[in-house]
Amino acid sequence: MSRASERAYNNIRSMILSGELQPGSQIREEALAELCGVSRTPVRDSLRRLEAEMFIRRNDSQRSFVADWSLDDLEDAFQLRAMLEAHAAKRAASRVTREQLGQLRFHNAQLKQAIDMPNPDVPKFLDHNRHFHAIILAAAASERLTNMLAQVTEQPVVLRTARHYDLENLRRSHHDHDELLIAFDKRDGEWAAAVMTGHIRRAFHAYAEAHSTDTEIRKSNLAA
Amino acid sequence: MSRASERAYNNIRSMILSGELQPGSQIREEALAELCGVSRTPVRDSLRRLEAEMFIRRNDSQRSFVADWSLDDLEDAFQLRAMLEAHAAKRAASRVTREQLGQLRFHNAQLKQAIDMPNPDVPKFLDHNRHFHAIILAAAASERLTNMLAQVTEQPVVLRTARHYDLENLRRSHHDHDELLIAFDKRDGEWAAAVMTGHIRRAFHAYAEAHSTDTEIRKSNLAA
DNA sequence: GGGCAGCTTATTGTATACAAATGGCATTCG
DNA sequence: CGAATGCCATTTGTATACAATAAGCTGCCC
Repeated sequence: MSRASERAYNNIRSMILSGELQPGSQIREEALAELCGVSRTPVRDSLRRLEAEMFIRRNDSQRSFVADWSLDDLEDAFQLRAMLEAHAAKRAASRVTREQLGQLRFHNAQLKQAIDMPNPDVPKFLDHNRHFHAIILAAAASERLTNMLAQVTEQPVVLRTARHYDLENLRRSHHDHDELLIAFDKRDGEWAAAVMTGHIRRAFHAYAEAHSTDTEIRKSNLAA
Repeated sequence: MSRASERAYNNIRSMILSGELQPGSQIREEALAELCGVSRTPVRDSLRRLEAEMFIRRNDSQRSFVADWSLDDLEDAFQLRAMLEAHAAKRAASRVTREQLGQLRFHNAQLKQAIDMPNPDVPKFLDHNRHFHAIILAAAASERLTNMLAQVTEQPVVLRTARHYDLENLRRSHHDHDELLIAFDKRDGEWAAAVMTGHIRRAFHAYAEAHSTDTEIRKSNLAA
């Protein structure tokens, strides 16, 4: 995507993720255009994309609003994500290359290192975690699957609540990865899928908890 | 979506589905704009949507081409579709209302009627079939799931090859639907999912066969 | 006082003009 | 003869002006 359009997309998206644009609030194309320093044209492109990704909803008369996620929506998204990631793991088990296995091991080691210290480096953990999952997706070798997963990852609660992961959770995540690696090594797609399912379900419950506190915060902000 | 934009989308989409726009051929925004009788703006919107739905691909320099599906692509799409439809069936089993069950029975009866006659009415069959699946999707009650399924149904071979369904296949489809109805009646999500998986897999093999002959035809056309 | 009609304003949709980028071709130089 | 380079044509990206539509408000009528 070209410069202006990409800038608009990234700007708007991160404003939603960060909560700068409040869930439920209306957004006008021209206002966003000014915020992003571009014209309405690329903004409209971005809004269409974000609508497809369900970050934005439109009412019957085409006005746009920042999506407001209920806990049910979140569970719905995670249910789909669990299914799709498990599918990816299964496919990856029979396709992953030695090189990819090496990369997976590398990122898993780094990610362990990030939390195995007095001062855990959560952003570093998340970064290597992201790479880990991306490699599995690449190994799964399905463009459609990749596109679909992109639609259900990175829910709006993500950025605000990354720090809500407790250490115990992160350690368990790393453990899951270890087990995935063994399953891949044995080319056992069923096992890989099962581990992945649990992995994502755990993530869901962490997010769900964060989402509740998040919603509480928003409510009290409104009250204030 | 508004008039011009919607017209452009439907026009372009059906031109792809019908093969009027040949797979692999480049498409230019202005040419489509003229064909649809609108300006480039709504055409661009449509192209973005169709790209997301993978009817259109873009090369590195943003030029658009009609997607050319390999058999592998088709199988990939059907694998995802089977998974998602099975998931929908599972969810539907525990949520379907009595009214929806009634509608499902109605469409299934109509669909049977369409092929239980000397001159089978395939379009009628397909129409009720579509309704049948739509109701299940509605019963599943997941907007995301609905969106995702829309992305993997109606592959470009569909319209050209609908007639390739043989009667035996259609009868088996109807039988699957019967079984789904029983599973729903018993609220057995696992059963419903299993039946649905088989149902879609069978469809895949029918399409795959059609796709091969389709590809052959295209090749001989090129040669001629 | 409540609700509806019509106007006014806000917001999105579409067309068009222009800018930027890409690809192809021809010419030239090694 | 082949490869590289610069120019021209084609195509897409962006901005802006204008059209269409929906929302909100005012004032009137009941």
